[in-house]
Amino acid sequence: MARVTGDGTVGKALEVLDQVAAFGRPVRFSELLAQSDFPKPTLYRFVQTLTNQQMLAYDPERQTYSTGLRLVRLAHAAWEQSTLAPVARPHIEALSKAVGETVHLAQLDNAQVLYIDKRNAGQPVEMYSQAGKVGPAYCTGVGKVMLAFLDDDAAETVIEQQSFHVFTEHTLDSAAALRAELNDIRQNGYGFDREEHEPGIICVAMPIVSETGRVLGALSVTSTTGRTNLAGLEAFVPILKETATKITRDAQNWSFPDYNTKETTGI
Amino acid sequence: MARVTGDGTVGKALEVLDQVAAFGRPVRFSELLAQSDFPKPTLYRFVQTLTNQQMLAYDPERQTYSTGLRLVRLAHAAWEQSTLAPVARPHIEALSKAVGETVHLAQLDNAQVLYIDKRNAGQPVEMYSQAGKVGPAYCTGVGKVMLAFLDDDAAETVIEQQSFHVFTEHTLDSAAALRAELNDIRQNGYGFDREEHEPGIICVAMPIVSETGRVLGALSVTSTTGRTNLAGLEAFVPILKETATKITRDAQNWSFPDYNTKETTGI
DNA sequence: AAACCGGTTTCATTATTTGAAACTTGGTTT
DNA sequence: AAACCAAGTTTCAAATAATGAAACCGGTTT
Repeated sequence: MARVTGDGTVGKALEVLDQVAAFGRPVRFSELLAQSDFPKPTLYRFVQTLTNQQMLAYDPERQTYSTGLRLVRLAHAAWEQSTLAPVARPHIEALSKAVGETVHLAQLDNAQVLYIDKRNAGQPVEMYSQAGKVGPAYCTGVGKVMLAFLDDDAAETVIEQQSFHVFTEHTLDSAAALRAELNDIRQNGYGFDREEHEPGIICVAMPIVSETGRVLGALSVTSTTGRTNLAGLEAFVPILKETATKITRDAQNWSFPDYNTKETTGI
Repeated sequence: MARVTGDGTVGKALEVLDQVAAFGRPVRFSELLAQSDFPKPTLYRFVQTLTNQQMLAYDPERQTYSTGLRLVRLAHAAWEQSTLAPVARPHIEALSKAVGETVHLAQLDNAQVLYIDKRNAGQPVEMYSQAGKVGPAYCTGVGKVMLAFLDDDAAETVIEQQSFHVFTEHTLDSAAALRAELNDIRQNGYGFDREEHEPGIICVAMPIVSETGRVLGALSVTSTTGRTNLAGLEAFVPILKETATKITRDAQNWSFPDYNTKETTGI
């Protein structure tokens, strides 16, 4: 039942929006049409509507559409309102300054890692991430520590959705391997990325867990194999732990939507 | 004719989305209903749909809605795709490092300034702005320099939409005063914010203009009256100019939608 | 226990969306 | 310059989805 996208007209329009976003570059109408299930006039009207609404932007010169500025405005609201970022910001800043390395803050979004904030310190590691970017959960430090502290059935649901694409020779390539790793992480209280996503990139990650045990997010310190090693990163565990605790404390007052329980109005 | 929001069902749903975003905090259904034109079940279904679509997030515990994570994902695409930010990033970074003050990158979005990027350098000025945040055009450095280099009718259109709310004793409070200021700016090639938006906050701003004369955006160096003064900021003009030129150059290849011509698909 | 309140569902009516086909525009080929 | 083509746009009757008054539910208050 229930195609994921299926909420009437609005759902369809948003599907088109995603499609444009997925291109990652300005795109012509015909390109969209070519890979769309919608008939020409239908797609045409969606694109028109979205453009009117500034959810898309049209470049008349090149006759292309890209995602619109209204999204940037709206996302700012979302970022301030329903992410850990505003609460965590000062702590992340301090952490980044203290360790002199790149710090990431992430949350779980469906089965993916959504990077919520990032601080470049010292010489920046120019890499994939950036606020708003999504990444795989099974092969990133932040992803794994969040999975590790999810309750069992939620974790299982997420694990089943992982692609286990092999990025490097260290990438965990099966649910079994991942489950073993999650056990280790639960044991230690923190986890590593051992060049599992990008060669040469390693990190330590710490979950941010609420007092009731809910996983709020995770943070990590990232570096390169050229600059340090896992043992070196492990030295940051105490300050990471401390930072996570502070964030948890400050998040107490805040209310956050829970992205990882499917419904259940009541306990 | 044509209510601004009026593209059928999709337009109405997005109106609701804006409404939630405008609250700036998690909001109950009844709060939305109280200030909505939509009848109860209609609003209810919109909220449901948007929540299904992750454009809103529902907190079952507190029974509140906030803007959803899907927006953060989408906005990332928008930011990378249809703003100056990716092109400008390295230059802004360098500028910020060179001047040791906070740097802003902004674009015009309708009649408002949309902050696209920001670099805190040295001791950060903790202030309003942040990527995604919007601000008034008539009383910010970046806003004024962009208006100054718009073509006459486009500028006039934008000027008419300014509220001229008085924030400080230095705020320009009329279209006439603004037009005079814009003339000065056109003369000089750059502009200042003389504590017009926030007391104690001053900046120099430089427009980023394409080779064809189109206003792409603006950048600024911000400081406080405690640390420097307008003359001090003026010393940054050469490096600002240089940075703007580099951004223009790099933007050449790029294609950008034009947000300030009111294309109008039709009548 | 009756009235109340926020939230949710029903269902006949209404308005919107839908998409095959036709048309327009601008560029390319014969 | 006529014929052609592809991309984009408009038309309009049929199909569908949105609408909202009213009713319903589960909890709290009077």
